[in-house]
Amino acid sequence: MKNAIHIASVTTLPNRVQTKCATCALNNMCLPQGLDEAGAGSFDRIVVRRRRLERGENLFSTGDDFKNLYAVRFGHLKAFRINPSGDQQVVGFYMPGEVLGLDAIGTDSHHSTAVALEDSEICEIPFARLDELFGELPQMQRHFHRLMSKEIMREQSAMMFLGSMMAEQRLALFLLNLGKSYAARGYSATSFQLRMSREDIGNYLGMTIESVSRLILRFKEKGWLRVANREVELVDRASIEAVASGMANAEPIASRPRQTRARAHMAVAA
Amino acid sequence: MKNAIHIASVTTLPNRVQTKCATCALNNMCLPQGLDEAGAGSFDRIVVRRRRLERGENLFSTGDDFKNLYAVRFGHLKAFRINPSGDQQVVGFYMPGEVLGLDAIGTDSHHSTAVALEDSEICEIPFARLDELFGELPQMQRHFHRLMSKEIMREQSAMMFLGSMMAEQRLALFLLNLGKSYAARGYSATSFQLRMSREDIGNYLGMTIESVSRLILRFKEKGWLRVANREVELVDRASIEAVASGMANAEPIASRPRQTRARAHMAVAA
DNA sequence: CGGATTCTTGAAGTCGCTCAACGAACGTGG
DNA sequence: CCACGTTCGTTGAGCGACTTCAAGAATCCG
Repeated sequence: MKNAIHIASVTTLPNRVQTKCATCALNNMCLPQGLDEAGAGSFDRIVVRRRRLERGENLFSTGDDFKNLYAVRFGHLKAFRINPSGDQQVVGFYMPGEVLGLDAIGTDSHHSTAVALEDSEICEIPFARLDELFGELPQMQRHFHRLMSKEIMREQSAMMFLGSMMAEQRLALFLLNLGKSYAARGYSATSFQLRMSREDIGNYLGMTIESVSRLILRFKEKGWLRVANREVELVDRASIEAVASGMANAEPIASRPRQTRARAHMAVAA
Repeated sequence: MKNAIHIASVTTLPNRVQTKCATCALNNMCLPQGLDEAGAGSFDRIVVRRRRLERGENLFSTGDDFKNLYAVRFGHLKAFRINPSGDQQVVGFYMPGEVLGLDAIGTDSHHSTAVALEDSEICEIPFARLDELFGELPQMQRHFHRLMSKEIMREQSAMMFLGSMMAEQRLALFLLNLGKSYAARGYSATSFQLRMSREDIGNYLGMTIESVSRLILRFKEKGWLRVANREVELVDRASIEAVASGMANAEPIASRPRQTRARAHMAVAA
């Protein structure tokens, strides 16, 4: 039994569209990417409102009717599903400029729950209206397809590390990917704050919170990173990358430091 | 080191468009789903050719330029990625009526490799043309969005079992899902042939081939299914479903039959 | 029929989990 | 500001679920 599902009413602020997409710092990675001025105007008109979420508040829940897509304006969210045993499985973290809800288009209802990891603000995009807009703005449509496609790729990558990588590799990859995402947003790729709990990280990576803790400790002891609570600094990216790519033989979590086994069991393909 | 990547030139038959989508048995689950006659005609014109693949032949490979989507006409394919260590990770199996290549739209190049599990035939759909068609056929566009969305859901489900389910549950779920897919195509949900090797199953499910073998043996011993090579019959679906949903406490693979532990560690959420 | 691949079965080993206890950070209110 | 409970994170010991390693048995296929 992991976290109980946090159910909270959504705080809806007055529809203060005080900022337009055209002037949003994220417009080059968000949905209206690549639109001309007229297009951006059309798009602005359908984004009816921006919503503020408190930490722990749900943006949407499993079973909700699908009406909107949501773009993160600031803050961080996670999406999770409940597996048949009732356990939670985190299926993704979302940061500013990213779009949530794409998985609900297929069935007109949400199959995952999205919750704010910190106080956040999101832009609500009525999908029916967006759909109409595609006819007018083929470039936006194309971008939308790319967006969905990338979401598929992202999930495939997750399958990859869940299915065929050691815990150490998974964590290394996770940290590097986080860094890349921040870099793409103009922040440091090596120094950032984890917005999610160890529990969420572990859940996402298919391991326990204890394993996360121990792995972080080991990375720290090796001098690869510095950590203070949720503040992380990747000091030795090369080594972390080596582990992530399996170049360095990954070590198990409960390493008995005395005997250095020559591990060869997951041989590298030709 | 898993399977080496099978590189083979693609056998291109003369463009015999001997069958139109309108008369295809799969048209209600494939891309042109829900099109009227005129729409189906337009669509038919852009599906330039049908291609035959021999077992083991690649439809596309990692790194290939993205030009087409592919719909399975008959046969079965698998898609896999190579993880940073060089190992293969199967990210999906595809049966008639399903569409491959959606993950390549985002970057204009394929990040996975698709290979035929048996002699198969696929319909090649030039994406640029399809894109143009969306303007004319908004219903098709909508269906396409649903298709991509479902692919995201499918991957999320995979993450779920890879990340938070026991081996026994994963296999049970896999078999049930296969059955459902066949049922949706008018075949038996309980009696079918596995088109993929144990190795592929294990890889997809994040376990070894030996574990797959042992689990199948156990299901057989419990009388839940009958197996002869790749021929499977789900005899006791209720029990398999109970295991898949975690209702029955899943048993470990190397079960010591003498001591029946009362497992309570993965408690069911409220 | 051979030879190669695929699958099964057994025994031993290990990666990461469970269980448990402690410590640190964070709010909240006094 | 400091007690206070609560959530979150760390650390240790033991063990369990699955893997690895190693043969052997079927099955496929030319």
